[in-house]
Amino acid sequence: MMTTDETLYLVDGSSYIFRAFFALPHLSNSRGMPTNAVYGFARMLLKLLKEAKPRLLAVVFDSPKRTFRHDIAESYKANRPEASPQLVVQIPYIQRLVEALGIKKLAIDGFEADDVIGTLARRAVAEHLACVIVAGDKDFMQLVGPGVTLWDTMKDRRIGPAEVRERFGVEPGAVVDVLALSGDPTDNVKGVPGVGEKTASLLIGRFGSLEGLLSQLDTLPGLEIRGARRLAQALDAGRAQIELARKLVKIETQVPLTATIEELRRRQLARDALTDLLRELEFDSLLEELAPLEPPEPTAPPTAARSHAEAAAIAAQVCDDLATLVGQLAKAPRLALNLRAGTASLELQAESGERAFLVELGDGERLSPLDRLLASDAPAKVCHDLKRHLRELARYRLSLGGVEFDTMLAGFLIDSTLAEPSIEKLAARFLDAAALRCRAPEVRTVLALRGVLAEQLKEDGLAALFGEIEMPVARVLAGMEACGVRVEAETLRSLSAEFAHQMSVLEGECFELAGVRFNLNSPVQVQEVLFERLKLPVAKLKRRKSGYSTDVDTLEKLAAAHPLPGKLLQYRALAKLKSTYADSLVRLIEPGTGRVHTSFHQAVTATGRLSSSEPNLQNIPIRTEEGRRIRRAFVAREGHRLLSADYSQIELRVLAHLSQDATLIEAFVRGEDIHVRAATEILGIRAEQVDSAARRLAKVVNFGILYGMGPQRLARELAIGLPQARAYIERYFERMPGVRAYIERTLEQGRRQGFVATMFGRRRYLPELRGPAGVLKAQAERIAVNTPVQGSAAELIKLAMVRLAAGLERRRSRAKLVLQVHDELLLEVAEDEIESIAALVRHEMENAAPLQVPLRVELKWGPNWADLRAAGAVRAE
DNA sequence: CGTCGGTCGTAC
DNA sequence: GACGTACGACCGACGT
Repeated sequence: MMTTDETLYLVDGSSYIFRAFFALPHLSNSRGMPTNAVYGFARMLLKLLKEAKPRLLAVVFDSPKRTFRHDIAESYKANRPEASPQLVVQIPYIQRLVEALGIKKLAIDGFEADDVIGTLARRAVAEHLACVIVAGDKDFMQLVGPGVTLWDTMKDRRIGPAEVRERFGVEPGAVVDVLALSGDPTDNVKGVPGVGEKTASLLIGRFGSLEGLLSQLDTLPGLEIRGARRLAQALDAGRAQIELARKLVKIETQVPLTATIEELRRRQLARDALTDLLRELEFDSLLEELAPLEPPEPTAPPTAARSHAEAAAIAAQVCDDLATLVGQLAKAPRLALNLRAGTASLELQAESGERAFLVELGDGERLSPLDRLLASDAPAKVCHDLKRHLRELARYRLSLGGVEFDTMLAGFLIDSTLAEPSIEKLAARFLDAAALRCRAPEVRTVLALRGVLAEQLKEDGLAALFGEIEMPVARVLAGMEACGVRVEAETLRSLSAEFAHQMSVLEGECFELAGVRFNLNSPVQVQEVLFERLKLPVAKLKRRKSGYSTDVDTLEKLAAAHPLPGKLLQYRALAKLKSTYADSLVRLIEPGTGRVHTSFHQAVTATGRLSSSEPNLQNIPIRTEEGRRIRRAFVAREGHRLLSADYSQIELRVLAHLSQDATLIEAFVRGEDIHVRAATEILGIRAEQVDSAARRLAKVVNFGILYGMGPQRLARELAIGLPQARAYIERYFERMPGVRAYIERTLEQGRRQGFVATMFGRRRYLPELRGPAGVLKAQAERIAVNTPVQGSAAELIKLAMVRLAAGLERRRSRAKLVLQVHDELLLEVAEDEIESIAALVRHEMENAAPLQVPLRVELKWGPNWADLRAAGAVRAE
């Protein structure tokens, strides 16, 4: 009798043969027979047998004969080259292998493997079995549904309805429609020209199905889709083609099959046949691995989840008696924990304890003893990536207190070339081979790493930076990510539509001017049009590997010669706003809450700045009016305001502090406008004589110093002569000799020690400083000067964030930190709190650390991130 | 058919 | 030869 927890595994044999053949390098036995495809296939089966221990299993092959699809369309798969003889000779061996392993193989005349698999999958569901299709082809996504999932063993990716929705933006049932529209070039199935997977997903997602789309084509031009009118035309013209494509891509689920599912039960190994076969192939290593793999006993009970956990081969003991476990662990002085990514299970290991334990998270009630253990300050906790732990545990309503050590943050502080280092990476670098017991649970490694890394932090003088800044800031960031920021989807959608319209107008104008249609987004095609077709002057233009550049600078120069470059610039600006900001951002808005939750990364940048991704909220436009319209979509929730606090000139203040330059310090202490002051020094004029051009010049020089700008660049930036630029830089250093001395000191130190350091001791190793003069060394020197400045500024704002978060908690304020943009903090504050919170923010930011110069903060607030009014006189605290 | 380098552009 | 730190969209070449 069949039970409901049985799972039928169906392997797409034919495609695995091809994938193995192409993926693996040439391999042959001593008689010269190629064996790479057999080897790859065997590896796949081995993985399957070991990890899933399937009892019901079939390997399905394509029919060698014509299939019904060839009858529908002669062109079907007509693009496929004749199979290589190198591959063909291997096929019989693969079949023998499958046989010898006691696995049923199937091939049905007139049908492809897909159809047989589809039919069996449907049948399995009807018989209350689960079904896993072992394949990598996206076509199978149409079969996903209750009880049916995909498993791509080569990428070790499992695909359920959620993954299908993510990939195609439609329900699995509608995947066929998407494929019919976009076509499938590998099978020579033509879709609608100009419609790729993206457009097809978008259309089907919008209209629900092909029928829906084709019956409402007239409504298409009204939607915010680029080239909607042309698209509607193409779809209308392609109706017959779409119908045909649909028949070709749809997997048949009614193949006449005589085999029953029970016949797919795995049989005993044919030992002798297997041994002979592997000897002939000379796969000795496989012989050892495959031989013990008898089919599992029919009574073996493992559920899918449990067998998967076991497959992870971890020596942690799965623990159900939480109360006892917690009682035991609570006595330990130190406790390491490690959330296994994506499995909702937590490894725990007491420092004193022998073994690790594994707790399956999930149901809330049961976890309460664990919650107390995790929340309490004792025992001290160790983990790898505190922010991730805080956020994931919060999803199970678990809090985490008393965390003294994050191995990821420590590893990164010790060596910033290890961006977001994995446990494995750190172990390889910091633990000796004896301590590296393979297959030990990661939590053990984390515990071992703590000791070594803590020692190294102390030795490098990084303990305070780690304990007082990096550890606490991780917790602040977790709170910010969880809170998110509200973004109005409607605003972005209407902006997107408006940009699309303007772009299509510009596109038409560009085609007109060029006399040819081309892809405005393609630098290569733009290049052809500008320099070959229109023969615009190329003298003194930037060159790229692929020819002449088409970047902003170049197009601006060319704008004098022809109207096209100007139009292109306008188009580019809109395309950037639409794709990167409007369209991408809107997809990341949480549907229920209207909020966007970025990820902040604390262990990525070489200087110690934060970074932000998915989406990056640290590069939202601000400079142009069109850009500010994007920013306007970032709003405060009902009854609240966004409060923005900007450090004024923080990097130049840090430079003043580090360099101790008397002039810079004096200017900041007196509260002068630093660019005006620089202008008076460089140009030798009085402050009253500094006009806007003079100030702008000085501003460029000021920033240039921070980045190690050379005279060439300055000359280009300011459109002045090279000697003039040299003179300005020379004058700057003459008037601010402390800066020059500081730069020289820093380089000398860098050469001597092999690294430069920030105010709080963060190191950046720059071996190139000792190398031969050249491009690399020059670049290292610029980095050496910039890093202490940029990095120290990053430390100051992190410190302010930690203090501010503590201050908000102390006051029991509802105000939330929502974003950090390097020198700006953005908070969401209830209207009635705004003045008092503004004062707190100012206090914590301006007093982050005592420097030789005052730190100043500009406060603004408003309903959105674009329309902010300067606060009146908000006094600190 | 995905991956990845190249190019471009946004922020501080 | 290029001004520091990031992230990400798009294109097109590459070997799948």
